Amino acid sequence: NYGAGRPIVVVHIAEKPSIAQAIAQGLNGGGSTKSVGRSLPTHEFTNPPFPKAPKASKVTHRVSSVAGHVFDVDFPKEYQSWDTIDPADCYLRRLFNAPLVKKPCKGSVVKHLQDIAKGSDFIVLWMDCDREGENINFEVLDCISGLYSYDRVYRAHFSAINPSDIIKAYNKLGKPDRNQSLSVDARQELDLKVGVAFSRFQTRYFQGRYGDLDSAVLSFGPCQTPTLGFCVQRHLDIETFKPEPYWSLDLGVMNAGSMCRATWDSGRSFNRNKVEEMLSVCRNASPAATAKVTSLVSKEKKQGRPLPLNTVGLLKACSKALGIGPHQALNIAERLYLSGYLSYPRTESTRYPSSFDIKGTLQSQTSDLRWGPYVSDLLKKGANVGNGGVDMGDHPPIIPCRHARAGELSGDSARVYDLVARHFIASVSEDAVWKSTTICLSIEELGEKGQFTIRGKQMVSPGFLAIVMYKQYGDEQEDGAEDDGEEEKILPEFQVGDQFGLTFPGHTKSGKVNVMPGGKHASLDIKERMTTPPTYLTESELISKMEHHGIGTDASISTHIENILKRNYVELVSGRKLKPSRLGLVLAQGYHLIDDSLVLPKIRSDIEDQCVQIAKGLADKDAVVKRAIEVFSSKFSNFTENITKMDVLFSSSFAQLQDVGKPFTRCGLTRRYLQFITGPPPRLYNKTTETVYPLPIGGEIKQWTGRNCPVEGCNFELCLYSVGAPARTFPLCPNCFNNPKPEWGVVPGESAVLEGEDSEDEAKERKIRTLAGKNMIRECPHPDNHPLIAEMTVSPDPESDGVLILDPHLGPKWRLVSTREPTIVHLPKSVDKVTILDKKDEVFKCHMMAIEFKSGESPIEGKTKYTSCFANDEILQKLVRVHHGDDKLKSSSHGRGRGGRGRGGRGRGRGGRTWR
DNA sequence: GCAAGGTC
Repeated sequence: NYGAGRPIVVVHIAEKPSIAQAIAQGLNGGGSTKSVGRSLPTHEFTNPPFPKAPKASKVTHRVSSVAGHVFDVDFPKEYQSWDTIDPADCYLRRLFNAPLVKKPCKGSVVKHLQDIAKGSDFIVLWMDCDREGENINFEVLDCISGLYSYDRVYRAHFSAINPSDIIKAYNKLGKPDRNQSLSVDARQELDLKVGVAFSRFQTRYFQGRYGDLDSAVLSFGPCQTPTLGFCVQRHLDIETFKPEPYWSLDLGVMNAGSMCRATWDSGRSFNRNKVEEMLSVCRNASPAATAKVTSLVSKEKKQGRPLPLNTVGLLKACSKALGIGPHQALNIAERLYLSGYLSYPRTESTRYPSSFDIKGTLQSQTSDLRWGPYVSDLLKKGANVGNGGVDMGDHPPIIPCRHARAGELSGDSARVYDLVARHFIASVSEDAVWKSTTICLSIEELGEKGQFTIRGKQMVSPGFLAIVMYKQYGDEQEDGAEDDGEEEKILPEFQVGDQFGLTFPGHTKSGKVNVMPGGKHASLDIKERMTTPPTYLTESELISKMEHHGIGTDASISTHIENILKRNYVELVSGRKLKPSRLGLVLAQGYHLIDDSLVLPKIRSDIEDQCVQIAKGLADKDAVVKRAIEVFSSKFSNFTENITKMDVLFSSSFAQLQDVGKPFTRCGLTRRYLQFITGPPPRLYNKTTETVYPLPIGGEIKQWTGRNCPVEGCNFELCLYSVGAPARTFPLCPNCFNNPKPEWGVVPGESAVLEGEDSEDEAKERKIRTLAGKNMIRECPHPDNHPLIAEMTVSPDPESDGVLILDPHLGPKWRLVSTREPTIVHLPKSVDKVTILDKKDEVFKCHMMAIEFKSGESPIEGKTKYTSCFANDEILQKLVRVHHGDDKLKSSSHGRGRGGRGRGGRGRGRGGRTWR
């Protein structure tokens, strides 16, 4: 009865824009919808109410979406340090009991949701029907809580996005499922805590010991590590493989002038004597031995058309048939989807839904020069849908949505489109039909060991094989068995009872050829071969293994493979095979020595099993997480306590830190030279104190002999750091870069209690203690205490009594420098360009600058540009000098030169700056 | 700089 007398407004939120569009069309009966300008596409329309809302005169629908998850989970600030990995310190162990914070993945989505939900009566959530989707439902509700009571929130369950299914789902709304959502929270927490604790520990531990690890981070994760494990296991299978000789009987049958190879039904024997004995039995037989045809079977066999393509199928086919890796393949498919050529590329389904319009989809391909005629012909005969495959209810299989003419797409995009289009056509084509012939021969003298077979096949009707160009069908043959292939093999005429006189090695020369009537004869010989080791895993095999063990999802499998490549754990070798590197081997072997379970796929399936229990409502989330955390936390302790076992492996594969570096710059404490380790990651090492000083990643570090850090009590010799293009150079103190991390006072809400601290007061005290040691504590001068300027690292500026700052990460492009007081402005990473304006701020009477952000990365809603000002012209001077070089100073109309040290316009009499 | 999972 709600809304009687006035239109009611229903807001629909989907998981992604494409679904929102489909929902709008479905609900509006195909009528046009108005797209409203918002950060994510929003469709609006008003139509008569559905039967379930009889008293409302009209219903206005507003359909929009998020783009995947709205929030990311992470540790709070005080748990972000990489500096303390000493197990005795317990810093990393505390991670397991740390609180987690959720922060928006993309800032604008939260506001978008609030905007769109404002003033509406009901909300309907249309996320994908899986656990992640259910979790996103609650993320959306978190954004708009306060606007709705729970009884006005509904969840649509749909298994296809065609209009009829959408109407059906809308007329049968349910409620969001809290348990499924909680199961995702649990997974997120476990993945994060386990991954981060292990990654930080092993990264720091081994980088503090070895100089040539060749990876900036030694990451660990419940998906990537088992993925590496598969590659390493195969390597071990290869290494431990002992080739063995084996023997088999080889029968070559000469019939009607053509030679047919018959395979020995017994396969092979590892006993040479036995096989030789068989041969001599035949050789010495009297009357002479023959091979006799005992049966001849000829029948038509179908080779089934391929199943519709899901993500995993696409990735495997791209790797095998096109030589395009999974990561790139998914990227290309994603782009083709966004430009409308392909349907949604992340799906598990291998069966077209019953509502799927095969004819229409085929129709759109009839004009194609390459396969148009075939498709027209197929339409006349009628398309075929298979009975196989599974409709997982997520998204339909991947199909071409829009025809791309030959030449319309280029490069790998064209090749991927071609593959998908042909595969789709093949999947609704007729099966291929072969006439297969099996001829059994027998050599009586050998009894049951005397059976041989000749196989032939001849194509009767090519069916789908006329349209697929690639040998992409049939799964991997893991034992290296020969592929049956798609080639024809036509046999001469045989009859049951045909006899072939046997000849043996040497017989031909001695004239003892035993030819039967019709010239029928056969040669019997022994073949010696060696067993061959398996090969490295191909991408395609690895994907199959991951899928089989539940490692990753359709959308993430490619990322995990990319991860282990990126970290230099494996390398891609010819044939798209993945070969473990020294680093990958040592890591995986090390896990095996300390705790097998860290590298086995079970680590993932255990987490998964726990989550399923939560999702089904059979287990309490908090209890499950608590228990799992205890398990992993103790595994972590065990790992850190036994790390020397792994270290033994590292020490035989990698060079000790002191052996790789070159003397570079002097330590302020010992006056000895620090060794420069090129890395990655680059760092300095003091052999005497065994201290590692990490350097910024990216850019270039140079010597700057003879200049010491002016910070009191530091005295480290400075280096020069160049970064960016065109390169800008900064002085860098290796010590200050790593030690002081000035902060803008205590950020509100940041007094989380660590393990072992009884109260918030204690936590606050710790915080203050920590801050007191830093050399630059002051409040952020901006009234909003802008959070973007919170984190930075300083280095003294040797040319003034001020400092300059350097981000410990790749670094923001732009940093401002104080000349006198420790006033620092740190611009966010997303800054693209800074322009000094000839305009003064009204309040602070200082120059303003325009800051432009990289597209979509502005922290200010909807803006790419905004201005900031300085209370002190000196700061501006320094900015110009550092970033543009001194020559630019002259062109700066408001420049006062280096000597100008007058106070700026601020009442407080200190340098400062603000955000506008 | 660290996980895995969504996705524009």
